[in-house]
Amino acid sequence: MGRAPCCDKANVKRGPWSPEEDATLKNYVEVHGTGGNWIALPQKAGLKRCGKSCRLRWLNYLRPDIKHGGFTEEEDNIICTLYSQMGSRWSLIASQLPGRTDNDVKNYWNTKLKKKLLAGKSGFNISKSTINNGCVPAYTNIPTQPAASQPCLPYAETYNLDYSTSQSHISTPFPILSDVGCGFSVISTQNLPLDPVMHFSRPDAVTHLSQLGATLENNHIVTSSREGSSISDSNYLATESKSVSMPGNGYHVEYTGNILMDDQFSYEFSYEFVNGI
DNA sequence: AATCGGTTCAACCGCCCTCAT
DNA sequence: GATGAGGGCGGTTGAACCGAT
Repeated sequence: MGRAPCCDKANVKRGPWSPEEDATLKNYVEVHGTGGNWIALPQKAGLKRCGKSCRLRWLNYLRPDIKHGGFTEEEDNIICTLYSQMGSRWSLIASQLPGRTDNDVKNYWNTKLKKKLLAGKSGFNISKSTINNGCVPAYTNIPTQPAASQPCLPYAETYNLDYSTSQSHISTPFPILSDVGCGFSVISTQNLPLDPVMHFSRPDAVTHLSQLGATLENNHIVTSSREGSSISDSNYLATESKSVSMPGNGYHVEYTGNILMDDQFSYEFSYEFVNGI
């Protein structure tokens, strides 16, 4: 046997909370706490609400440390940085923003921030101040979508990213993956940091260069098969392409690494990887 | 003043993982 | 080990709001 049913769904009130209900819940939690059991709380507090509804109301609205009102530019930067790293993990993103809830962040992203970023990308220019905040890299040369006549080919958009101002860690450079749609490549034009931990939209899949068969030598990302690679151009130390199967994740990474003499590197990932298929 | 379309955001839904039974 | 509720989370909905006409 499991536990008892959480609530009688036929006899609970739904919809917007009244000021009286808010006051009842707030007073009860401030005096008694949640007791670690939201399902039992409404009956104890004298509310005709489902425990889950009480929990949501408390966490998203009634908590004393909730910050109401507009988001600051700094918060914008944090949100877009973290979204670029891990996608729609709203609770994790919200945990980095004191006083903000996952619901707040999610709503803000969906209604304002996404449009703001898309508007910025469409112009191919990000303001200097934004770049200096280390959040959104400077996107240039964004190509158009591939021709309809070649839909079966993996497609890589190219973003030239400028880390020359404030990037001290490589954890922020990636574009908003849900907006990219299918594949991307990244080209860095400065010395790479010593801690090449890379974050993608699926951080559970690839979090370190070693998982792509790459290591760091003298501030250069070097692939494990460097010695066997061909030198295709005087600027290139090595060029290679390889496929990596990610155990347990059921998808496949197409990876191309270029190690350049002037501290540039690039990766290309297939549509399947970027979209987590 | 009325209407309409777009936007916002609180609340709900449904899924997944954990854990008590 | 199996079952099923509790808790947490991301996605979606819809009422309220707002501005344009």
